[in-house]
Amino acid sequence: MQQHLVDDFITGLTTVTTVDSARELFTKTLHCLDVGHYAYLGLRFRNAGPRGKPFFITTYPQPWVEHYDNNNYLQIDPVMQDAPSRSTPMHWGTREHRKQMSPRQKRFLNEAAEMGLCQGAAIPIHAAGGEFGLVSVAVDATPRQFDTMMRTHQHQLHLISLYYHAHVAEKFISNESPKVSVTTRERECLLWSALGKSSWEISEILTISEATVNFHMQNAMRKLEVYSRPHAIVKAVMMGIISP
Amino acid sequence: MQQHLVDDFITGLTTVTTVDSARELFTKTLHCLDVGHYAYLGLRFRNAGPRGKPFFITTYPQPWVEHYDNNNYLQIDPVMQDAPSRSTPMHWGTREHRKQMSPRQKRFLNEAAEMGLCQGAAIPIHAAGGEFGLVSVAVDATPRQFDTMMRTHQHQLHLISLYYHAHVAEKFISNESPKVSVTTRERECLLWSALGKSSWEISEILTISEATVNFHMQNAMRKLEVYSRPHAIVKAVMMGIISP
DNA sequence: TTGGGTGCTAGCAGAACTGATAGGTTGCCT
DNA sequence: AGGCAACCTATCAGTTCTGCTAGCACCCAA
Repeated sequence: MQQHLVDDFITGLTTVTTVDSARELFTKTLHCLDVGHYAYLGLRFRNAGPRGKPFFITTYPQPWVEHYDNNNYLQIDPVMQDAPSRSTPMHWGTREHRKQMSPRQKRFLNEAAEMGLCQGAAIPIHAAGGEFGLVSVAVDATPRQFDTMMRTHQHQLHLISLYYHAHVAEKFISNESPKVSVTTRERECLLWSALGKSSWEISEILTISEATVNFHMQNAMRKLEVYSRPHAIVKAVMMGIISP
Repeated sequence: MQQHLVDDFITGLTTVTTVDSARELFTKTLHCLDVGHYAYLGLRFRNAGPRGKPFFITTYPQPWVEHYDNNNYLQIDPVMQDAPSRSTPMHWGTREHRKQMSPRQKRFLNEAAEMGLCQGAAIPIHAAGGEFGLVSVAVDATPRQFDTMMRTHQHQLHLISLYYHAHVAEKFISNESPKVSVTTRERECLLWSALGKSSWEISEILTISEATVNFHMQNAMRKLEVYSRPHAIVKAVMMGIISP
């Protein structure tokens, strides 16, 4: 196992300044690991909010990407179905993996194989603040070759993907600054509300009047630019203001 | 870099059946990496809910653990402050790390050093479902020794911690089964409410009456065993029913 | 010491939500 | 066909939340 590859990548990341140069470094490093094609998908960045635009780059064949988009394969792709709920890498397109697939998914995998994407590995990445990333690599190889390749390279692939995502997420986040400063009382009210308490109950807990609790919730909602408690709480959790 | 150590650990995990035997394997493997003391903290397991009891094991010296507890050092410990918001490993107790510490934190680090916990590494682990784990290792060594050790062992330590947490989390989760089955409409109502829509707005979106939206929210709340929308949404997000 | 800013406290009308009740549709089993 | 369960649709009284207004305490700078 070439440890220097991982270390060089990490060192390299500290020197790059743009998202593009980070991508180049990532592509070059994966190339050293004999990865033919890869796709990186960054979702749910902390301040991207609900339904935030995903961050997506790929070296998959262009025809396949278009075919994938046109047929809305995001809904079928077994990797997209399973990976987000996993914490460790998974292999797809292998004999065992195919066994558990539905007919539609088998068709999907066959179509991918025709494009030279026979099998591969998917690395789910869960980072701080609920950020999620996914690195999927594909190779055109025999099962035996793939097996050997994973045995020698999987851990490096894993680490490199992890650090890459952490770096991209950081860059992505640093650009947006929420700057919402809620007061102590406001945060307390948000938290108790998130835990199911009504205004009256919160007033008893904090020993203030119900009207005051409502006032604090008002201000919290105004600061968060929302117009209902449910939304305020969701946004507060998203932004790390409260963690129930 | 001894790849076999990581692979053996992963293989070993698939054979263990109890949480205790997993811990033993973990301890033994870390011992091979010259780790003197370690602590593992598992928090926020998916179904543990708000304020869930943490899962904690450690080989730190007993006097230190007691001293830590008695003085409520959880609030001061710089590792506990920083690690959860990081996505990659960090080193603590080093010269650079100490520079950024407050006087109280410096005192804390000095007390730790007196117990033989001079410096170490902390590995934050973010897994599926918002689970969070932290592996902190400490060594009684010179800065130079520590540096060498990290250069050769950090990646293995990282991978081993990752797989260990994933395994423990899975065991931890499988024991509790939420078994809450919300219907399509209920899920839709929860999601739109989480995005700030009122009952009337949701009724327009789904082209049903406002009363019907309220009814679906009712049922969702009953199934989730809560008595307000904010709480229902928080719980639904926690349980992975909706992801705004 | 005086003014301005910030945060906490509080009350009230109108809109939104909670909880209970009931009819209608679909699909499944007998 | 009939019975049954699950789900969706809808209504209404009582409670809670939203939006607005206003006073009070504290800190800090002029």
